Amino acid sequence: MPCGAKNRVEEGTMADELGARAPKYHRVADALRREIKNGDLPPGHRLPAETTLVERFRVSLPTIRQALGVLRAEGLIESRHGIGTFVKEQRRLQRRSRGRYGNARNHQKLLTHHLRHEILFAGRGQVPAHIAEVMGVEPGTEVVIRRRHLFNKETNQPEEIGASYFPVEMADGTFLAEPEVAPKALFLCVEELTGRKYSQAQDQWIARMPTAEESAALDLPTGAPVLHVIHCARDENGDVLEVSESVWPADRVVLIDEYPIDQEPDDSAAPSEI
Amino acid sequence: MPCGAKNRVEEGTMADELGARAPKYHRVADALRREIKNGDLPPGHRLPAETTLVERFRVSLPTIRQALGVLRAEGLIESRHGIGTFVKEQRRLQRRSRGRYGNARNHQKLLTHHLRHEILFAGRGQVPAHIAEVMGVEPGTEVVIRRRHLFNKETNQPEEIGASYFPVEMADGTFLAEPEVAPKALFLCVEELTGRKYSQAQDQWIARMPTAEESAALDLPTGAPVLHVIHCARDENGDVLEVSESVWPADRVVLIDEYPIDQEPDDSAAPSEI
DNA sequence: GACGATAGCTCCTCATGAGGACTTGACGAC
DNA sequence: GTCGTCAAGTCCTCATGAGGAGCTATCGTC
Repeated sequence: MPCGAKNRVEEGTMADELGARAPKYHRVADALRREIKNGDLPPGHRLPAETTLVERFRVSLPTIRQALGVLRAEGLIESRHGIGTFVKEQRRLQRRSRGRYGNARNHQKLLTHHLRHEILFAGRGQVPAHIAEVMGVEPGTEVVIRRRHLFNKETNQPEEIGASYFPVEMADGTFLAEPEVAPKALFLCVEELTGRKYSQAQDQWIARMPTAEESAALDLPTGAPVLHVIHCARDENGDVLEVSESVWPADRVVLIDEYPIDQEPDDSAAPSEI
Repeated sequence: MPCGAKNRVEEGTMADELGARAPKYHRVADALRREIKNGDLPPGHRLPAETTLVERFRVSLPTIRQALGVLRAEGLIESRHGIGTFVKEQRRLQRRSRGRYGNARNHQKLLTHHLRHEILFAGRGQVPAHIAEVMGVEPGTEVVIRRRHLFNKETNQPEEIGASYFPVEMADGTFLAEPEVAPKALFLCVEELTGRKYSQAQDQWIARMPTAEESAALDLPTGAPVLHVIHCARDENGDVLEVSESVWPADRVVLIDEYPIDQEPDDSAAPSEI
C-alpha cells in the first residue's frame, strides 16, 4: 500500500482528535494512551501482543512498534522480551526533606539514618571538572573524595548517589579519607577536625537525563530524568570547606526544602518572581 | 539478507567495544556517538545524509534511522525535515539565582526585571490538584491565579513558565487579580495588602519530563526534562499567603540557591548527608 | 532587482517479509 | 518428585521497496 492511500484505521478506537493527516503510529499511540489514562488498561495489565495490535489497528508491525516506542519513551509502558508489553505501575513519589544544618547539630547523628549507606570510595583523587568550578580550583587538582550510594532500607532500592569533596590540606590523613560510614553528619566532623564553622552555602539545582552509569545505579526506567544538586559550603572567610553533590531518581523522589524567610533586607541574590 | 548472516560493518569506524553480537543499530549509534564526543563531528555540523550512512555502514535505512533515533533521544543530534541531521549545539547553561526574600525588600523592584514578563491570566479559578495539596485546601477550591511566561529580553527565548495562587479572601478584588505586571515582587504586594508577613517557606523540587504544552511553551528539544519548583509561603501563624510554582527548561537553566548556614540547632527537617 | 517555478536534496512514513532471542508451560524420562 | 526437552507465544532485529513532505538553490520571467 502506498503511503498516500489511507487505510481505514479502526474507527472508534483510534483517536479522532488527531486529524486523519496525523501519522498512523501517532494515532495508534494516541488510542492506546487514552485507554491507559482512562483505566481501560490498568497498571500492570498486559497489552495485546504486537501481532494482535497489527490486526486490530490494521497497520503493519513496524508501525505498531513505533507507536509502542512512543509510549515507552513516555514511560507509560514497558516491554519485556519474550513475555509481553505491560502498562507501567507508576512509582509512588517519595518526599525527601533536605532541611537545614541546624537540625543535624541537634541530633548529632547521620541525617539519612533511614537509608542504608554504602561508601564506594574514600581517599584522594582528581576533582571532576564541574566540582572544580564551584570549588574555585584548577581542574585535576587533588582532593579528598567520598563517594556513596544510599538505599532504602526496606525496599533495598537505590535512592541517591552522591559524593563529597574536601580540600586535601584539610581532610587528608583524617577519617574523611577512610571508607567507614561516618557516625554523624560529615559537616560536624569537618567542623571538629578543622575548628572552622560552616557559614554559607550555595546550591546548584539541575534537572537532566542520567548517564548510563547513573541509570544503572539508580535502577532508572528509560526516559526518567534525575535531579542533581551541587552544594558548596564555605566558612565565614569564604573558604570552601566542602562541596557535595547528590543525584536522585526523579521518578521516585521529590526534594523538599524548608526554611525561614528573612524579615530584614540582605545582600544575597534575587529570587525569581515570588 | 537474513538476519542471522552478519554483514561486515565497516571495520575501524564501527565500535569494537560492543561485541559483534550487539545489534547493528547499536553499533552504528556507538560509532557516531564516538565521533561526536571526539569532536570529529563538532556541534552544529551536519551529519552525512541517511542514504550516505546506509552506504557507509552497509546497513539498511531503517537500521540507520533507528541508530539516529538513539542519538536523538540522548539529545546529541537533531534532525530537521528536508534539511539534514545536525550535531546539537549544547545550549549554554544560564545560571538563575533564586536568592532570598531579603534582597527584594532592599530593591523594591521586580526580582526578574532582566526578563520580559507576560501575564497570561489573572483572576479567579479552580486550584490545580498538586497546588491544593500543598495549600491544604480541597481540590477544586476557588483561588486567585496569576499565570506568567518569562522571556529572555535579548534572545526572546522562553525561560520560565509559572503561576502564583492566593486564597480568594485575601487577593480577590485587589490588583493581584488584574493582568498587569506588578511593579515589584508579588510578596511585597501581598504583605502591603494584607498586613501579614512572609515568615516561612517550603519548596518542592521536582525533575520530570515536560507536558506537551510545556514542551511547546518552553521551546524544549525532545528528551529534555524540566525543573519544577512548588513554593509555599506562610505567615508566622502557618497560614498560607501564597503558593507559586515555576517550570524551567532544564537544558538551559541551572537554578542557584544561596543562603546562610544556621549556627544554632533548630527543629526543621534533616538535610541529606551533608 | 524582485519574484516565482522547478529540480534535487533531505528526512519521514509505511508496507512486507523473515529470522532470532527470550520466556513460559507442558510433556516425558529418570 | 525432579529434571531436561520441546513447542508455542512473545518481543526484537533487519532487509527491501516505495511514496510523501519539507527545504534550498538555481534558473527563468517579469
